[in-house]
Amino acid sequence: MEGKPSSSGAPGAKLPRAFYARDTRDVARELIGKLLVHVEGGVRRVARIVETEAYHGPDDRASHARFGPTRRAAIMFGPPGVAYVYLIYGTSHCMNVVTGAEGFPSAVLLRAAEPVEGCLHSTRGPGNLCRALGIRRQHDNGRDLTGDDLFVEDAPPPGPILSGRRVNVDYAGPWSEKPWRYALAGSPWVSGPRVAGRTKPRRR
DNA sequence: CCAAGGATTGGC
DNA sequence: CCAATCCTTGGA
Repeated sequence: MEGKPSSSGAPGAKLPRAFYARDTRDVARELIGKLLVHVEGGVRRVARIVETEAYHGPDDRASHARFGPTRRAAIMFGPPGVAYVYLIYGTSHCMNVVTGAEGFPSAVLLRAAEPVEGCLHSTRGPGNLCRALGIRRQHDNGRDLTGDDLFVEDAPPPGPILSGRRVNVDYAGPWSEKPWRYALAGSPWVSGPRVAGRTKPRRR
């Protein structure tokens, strides 16, 4: 799970599994600007991703995988290119894309997007984004993102990308300080606190 | 089995 | 600031 170009090909093309089968943080950064598509009952709902967070590896104390492959988190240990959707606080659904090599628990939380087509609600915030696109745990958890119902389309490169601490993971101690939140600079659709700084050109 | 708490949101 | 609301997890 290394290297690989930033975009897989032509805008409008569905991202292939190989896109997801790389380092979580690279996938999180490169998902910015791409189009999340949910098709249900012939209705197409689309939003442009503007904010993500990486949850990376078995030692990441902020990750749902921190307790190992439990019933909920097992999907993070599975093959990449699959949706991980869970219910938080009994009120909001959150969608991730599973990344990295099978057996290495990692995923990218989709935190916010810009509405493009058919959105039912605000797409600002992870719970709102799912609600806007009709994505929910019982319906979409475990869904293969190379299928025709829920996937991400390639798109032209976005503007500058910022990175900073992840949101609401203070319980994770030092891991809460990892700069694994990514956002499109200047987008009014980015949720939560302001993102700290610009991403460094090539280092991590 | 039970208690605790959460990768959030919206209202006061 | 705080409660909603239910699923997940760890511990007794």
